[in-house]
Amino acid sequence: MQIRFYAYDFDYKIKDGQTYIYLYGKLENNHKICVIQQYNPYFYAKVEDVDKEELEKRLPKLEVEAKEPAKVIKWQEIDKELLGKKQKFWKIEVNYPKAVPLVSKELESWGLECYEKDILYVHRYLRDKAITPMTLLEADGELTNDKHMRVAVFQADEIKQFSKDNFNKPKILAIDIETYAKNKIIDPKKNPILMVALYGLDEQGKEYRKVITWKRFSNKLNYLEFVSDEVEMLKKLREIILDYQPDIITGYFSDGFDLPYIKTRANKHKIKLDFGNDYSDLDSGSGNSLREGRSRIKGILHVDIFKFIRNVFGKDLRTDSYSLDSVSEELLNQKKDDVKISELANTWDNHPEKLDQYCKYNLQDAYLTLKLCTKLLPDMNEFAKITGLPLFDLIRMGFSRLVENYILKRALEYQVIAPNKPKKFEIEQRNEDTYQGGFVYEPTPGMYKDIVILDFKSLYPTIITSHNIGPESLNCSCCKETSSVPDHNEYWFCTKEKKFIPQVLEQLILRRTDVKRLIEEERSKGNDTKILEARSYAIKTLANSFYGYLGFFGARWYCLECARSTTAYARNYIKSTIKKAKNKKFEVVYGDTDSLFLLLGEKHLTEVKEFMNEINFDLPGHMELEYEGHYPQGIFVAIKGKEKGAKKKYALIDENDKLKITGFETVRRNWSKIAKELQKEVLQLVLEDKTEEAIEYLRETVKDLKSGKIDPEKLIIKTQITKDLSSYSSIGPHVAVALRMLEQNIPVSAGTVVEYIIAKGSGLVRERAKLPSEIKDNNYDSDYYLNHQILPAVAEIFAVLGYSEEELVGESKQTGLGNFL
DNA sequence: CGAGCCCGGGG
DNA sequence: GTGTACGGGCTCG
Repeated sequence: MQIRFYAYDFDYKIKDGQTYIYLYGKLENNHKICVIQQYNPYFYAKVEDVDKEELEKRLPKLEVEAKEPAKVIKWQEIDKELLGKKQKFWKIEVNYPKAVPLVSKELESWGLECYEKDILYVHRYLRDKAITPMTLLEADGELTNDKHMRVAVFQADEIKQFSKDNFNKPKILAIDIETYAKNKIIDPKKNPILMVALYGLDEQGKEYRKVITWKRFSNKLNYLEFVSDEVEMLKKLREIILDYQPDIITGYFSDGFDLPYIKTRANKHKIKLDFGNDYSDLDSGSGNSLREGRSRIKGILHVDIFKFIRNVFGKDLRTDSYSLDSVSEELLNQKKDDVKISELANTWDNHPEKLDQYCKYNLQDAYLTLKLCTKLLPDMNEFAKITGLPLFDLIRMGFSRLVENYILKRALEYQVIAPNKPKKFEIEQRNEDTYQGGFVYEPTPGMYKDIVILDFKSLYPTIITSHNIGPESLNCSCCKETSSVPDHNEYWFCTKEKKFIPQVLEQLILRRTDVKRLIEEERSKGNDTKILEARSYAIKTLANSFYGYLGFFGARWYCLECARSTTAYARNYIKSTIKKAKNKKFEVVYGDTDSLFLLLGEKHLTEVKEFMNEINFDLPGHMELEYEGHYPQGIFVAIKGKEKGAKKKYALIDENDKLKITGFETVRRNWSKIAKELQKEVLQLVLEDKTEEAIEYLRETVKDLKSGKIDPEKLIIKTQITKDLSSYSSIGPHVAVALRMLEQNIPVSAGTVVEYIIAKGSGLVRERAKLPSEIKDNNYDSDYYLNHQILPAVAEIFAVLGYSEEELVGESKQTGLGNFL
């Protein structure tokens, strides 16, 4: 029989000594299914200059000792291209995935070169079969009566792509927990989960809302359900998930927090969380370290939407912070509930009647997470289509790995074999390789009006394709002397034949052009272009990452010369464009790699456009200079203590009074609240031409600071203890405070976030670092806060306005403040 | 100045 | 799971 289904989660199992791929998904009628198919893992061995007869004899007898002996099943000779050279390889199939590293290692000890021995089995299968996750597939085979699965199992003889139709109506369940965290100590072994919020969206668009908690209080929340204790709450959670049967479970930082936390609590209470479609447990790695795990439920796609935003999507957001609050504000125009989460533990213990605000807050977080997931699903789907990777994996990857997987997919069509990943010593060598990056035009510190930004559209990708830059075309014998790279006469790239890397990149660029044309078409017909826009975005992002990939030490297709040449060409283009702009009497205030900032001055915008046209006329290939935008005002600051303008550090205000801040680093928790608030406010005021108010604001802040009026809460600096206290060789302020906490019988362990305030006195910072509770009569060190928090946050901004650091600081070291203040 | 350590997201 | 991020800033020594 034949079925069609969308596959969204992948796994493999060994059955009767054979390897099967497991594709979990959904039929078009919304029934869940698991489709399995036998497929052998394999790798390649190079057989040039190898005694093949001898090898023929040895391979069948080979058996590497392991729990399950690793064996070779069959082999086949095949012509492949390795870094531009056609060579003979044997494709060697083995009995199970983990046999690949075992057998290949053995063969390497015989002196053979082995390739593609670390390609994940699932990825290999998907690429070989040209099966795209999240799209409609067709399978021929039979249903089996597998009783070990929660869903129907279909054994396929053949699976193929049916269409590229998206799986766009998945059933999604967002999950968010609130935990008991007194003094900000997050410890899943000790502290219980207090409430769990679930926000679902089914295939018909119907929503589901639920908050479960285990302390009763009177309320009017219709989604709230009480249970007797944490154990019952976890059991209820299990029940709901099994009953709801979502395709996707999503959370915000749920890889690093919610799911491992739930897992740890469940383990403690000996509760099974067998959500998996094969009855397997929620897998949160070892479960102990919350930091960088990944949580998996077999057959349900776990999307930690934070990961996708941090790794991929966030790079194009204005916000510097990837907190749920800032990301939601920017993408959804909605915020988290404004609730003091630090008071939850206290409210739980002493004022349960006030818990309803936390339940609302909890549900709102789940709601925002769900919204982010549905909003970004088209984008994630498009990345899945281009790279062919399972969604689970791709959202957890950085750009380099995404690029590499895209290249690996294309490599199959070109009969190209992947070079091996570098080994440790090779990585070390590569890490020592350096090359010059983009050209940054040093700004003159100052405030500027009417800034126009122009930038080269996809500069690096268009340089790579226009100049055929790649490891296979580097210094070819056929093109010596014909053209060489600017600043690097020792490099040239083939001009006769497009090679693999620039070719697959060019395919991306051409595809994007197609997609963009399609967007215009659909738009003119009044159709929705969301998916096409997501596709265009994914292609652009991937294309832009090729250059970085070529210079990335972990890359299979690493090519230092290529990376060097790409930036060398880029510097050449931007410099000559700046020069031409100056010739046209434009004032250039800044430029970075692919952009130039012009002052409009007395000129009209049409003159800018004319200038762009002239530039574009001379550019090769797909290269193009574009208009990015107009900003009424911007500020460029100087390098600390110098006259020179700092590169990559400026703030602009757009026509809607929205700040675009680059390079100002104050979102971290080891900056005090007072410094963070001050910096943002000062930037905003200054760029709105309210310098007087900005100075006034600073003056007030400093005055309050000096007179001890600042709420010590705003002076708290937070630093985490990350290991056993005795193993610190360098005693920083946070370690010193932690040691004193121990003396006071306050528990401190790895994971504790130490809060401290710097108090008056002398000596090292750590000798004056006090617990907030040790601060009496606001005896904080206002000089420290002035010199290490307040001034560093705003000095460079005021310096631009003519108030140099010396003026600002003045005699502050003795008297606290200069005359100016 | 280099080495060592911590930042992010989450309560 | 055919595994284990990354790049940058601050303080101490």
